[in-house]
Amino acid sequence: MGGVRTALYNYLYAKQHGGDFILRIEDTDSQRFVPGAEAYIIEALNWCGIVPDEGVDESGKVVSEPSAKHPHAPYRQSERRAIYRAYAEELVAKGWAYYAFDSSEELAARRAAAEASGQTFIYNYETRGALRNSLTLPADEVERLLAETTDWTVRFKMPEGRVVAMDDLIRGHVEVSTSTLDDKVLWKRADELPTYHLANIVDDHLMEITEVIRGEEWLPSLPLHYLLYEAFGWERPRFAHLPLLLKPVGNGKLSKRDGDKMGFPVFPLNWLNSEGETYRGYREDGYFPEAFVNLLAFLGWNPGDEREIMSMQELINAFSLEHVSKSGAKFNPEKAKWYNKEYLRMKSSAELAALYEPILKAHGVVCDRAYVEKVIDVIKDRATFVADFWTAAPYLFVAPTEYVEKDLAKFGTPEYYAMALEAVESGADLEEFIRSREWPMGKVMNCIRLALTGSGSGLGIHEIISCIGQEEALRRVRALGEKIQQS
RNA sequence: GCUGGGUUCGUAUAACGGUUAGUACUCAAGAUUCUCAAUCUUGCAAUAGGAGUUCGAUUCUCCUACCCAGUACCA
Repeated sequence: MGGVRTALYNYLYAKQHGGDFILRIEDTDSQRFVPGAEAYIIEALNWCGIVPDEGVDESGKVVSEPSAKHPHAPYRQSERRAIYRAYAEELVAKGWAYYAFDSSEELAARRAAAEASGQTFIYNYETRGALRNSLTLPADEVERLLAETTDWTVRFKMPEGRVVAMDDLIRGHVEVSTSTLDDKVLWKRADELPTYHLANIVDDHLMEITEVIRGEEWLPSLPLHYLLYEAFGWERPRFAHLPLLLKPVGNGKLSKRDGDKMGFPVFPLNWLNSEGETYRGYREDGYFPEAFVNLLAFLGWNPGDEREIMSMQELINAFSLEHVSKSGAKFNPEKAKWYNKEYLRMKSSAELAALYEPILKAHGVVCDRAYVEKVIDVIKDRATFVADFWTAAPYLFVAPTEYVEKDLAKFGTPEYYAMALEAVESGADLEEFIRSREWPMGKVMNCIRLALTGSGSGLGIHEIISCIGQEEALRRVRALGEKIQQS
């Protein structure tokens, strides 16, 4: 959800300003490669109607070869390996970075040692002079290690005592002292891949990105990114850091497991992870993509007026970073359902019938489209999802086979039954008929409802009979009679 | 711990120095009805605390509290 919302805001911003929305796959962590994730992202965006202008071709594949429509290809960072090394070397040559030969084990040991004495180990201006890198080792030794070993990295040489003044489109002016920052790894010899920081800056520059709208978790690394643009001498894009999506109850950000615990999806589409666990998706849960997009847009943003139901086009027109809130938004599953209900109501019966038919088929019901539409007209207002059409009133398609015991005891008495039968047999207006006889309206009507639906609550009698017909209604009433006689 | 960010009804938010602090979801009550929903009406409910600036602070400044993020050869 969080990822889709970020993509949505980027998309809305781009479209509003006549820009292009580019999809780039940031897969520089070979350890964390997840099969199927890329196709999933594209399918999910596509379902939401967030279609990239660049990066993905008509068949839904990430583009690898540059073309007129996709001039910045390849769009997968793992296919851009060759690009990054030169930029990393450029930074070393300019004195903004250096080679580091400390092994992960060595660094882990230092962190552990520092932690044991209640301190935190930071690779920075204070410690790099005592570590194994091109700043401390003799030149010939550096040359040798560079040539003969493969586990070295290029680290950013974070300056000491500088204040980086930044502007965020959502948070305003932010200042950070570089002395609190560390020497981040930019490039790894082991897999010849950059880390996020280098790859992101290089690609944003190469792909002519003008606005970076991303999650708040990136705010702490914004100074590094500013410095990286400065080091390269590139014009930097504008930045906006979005508030996080929080758990509906308790503290903390929304996590994958919260959905299962609290009964709502956190994924746009069903997701099956490598451990074989399935996470529910909004699509499979029956949400309309328009509703999903709408509710996502309002998680941390509002149009400044009192509109709440907005189409993608309306969102594009109204979106503004100034109206994005600074604080995290607790997700409210109830409101999410409300959105879907609103969208369901706006849809035509024909449209809904097409969506309902597969469900009917699964229940073994075969009937014509006109009847399905008629039924939908009657039950539309009591549904949140298309699937509710069935659970709300299966009796519009199949006769009840059993009766709710409590209601049977209350309304299924021989006395009320006799009245119900007479009323329905008359074929006259039921209310008028019952009133003219001065019979108890509620009891007799509920007895009829019991016969028709199997329970004492549900749709109006008129509505039910207008669907199933007088003949079927009479048949069901007589079936109830048999049931009463048996017991 | 350190660094940064945040804090208006239960939730999402409006009010960008002057309002009886608005709206939506949820919840409650009433109306309606053959029941249940739906619908309509009404109601409950908030500026974290403390200093300051100001004629006047939800809004600006500072302090405290709490929440969140970052602190990886992850993104």
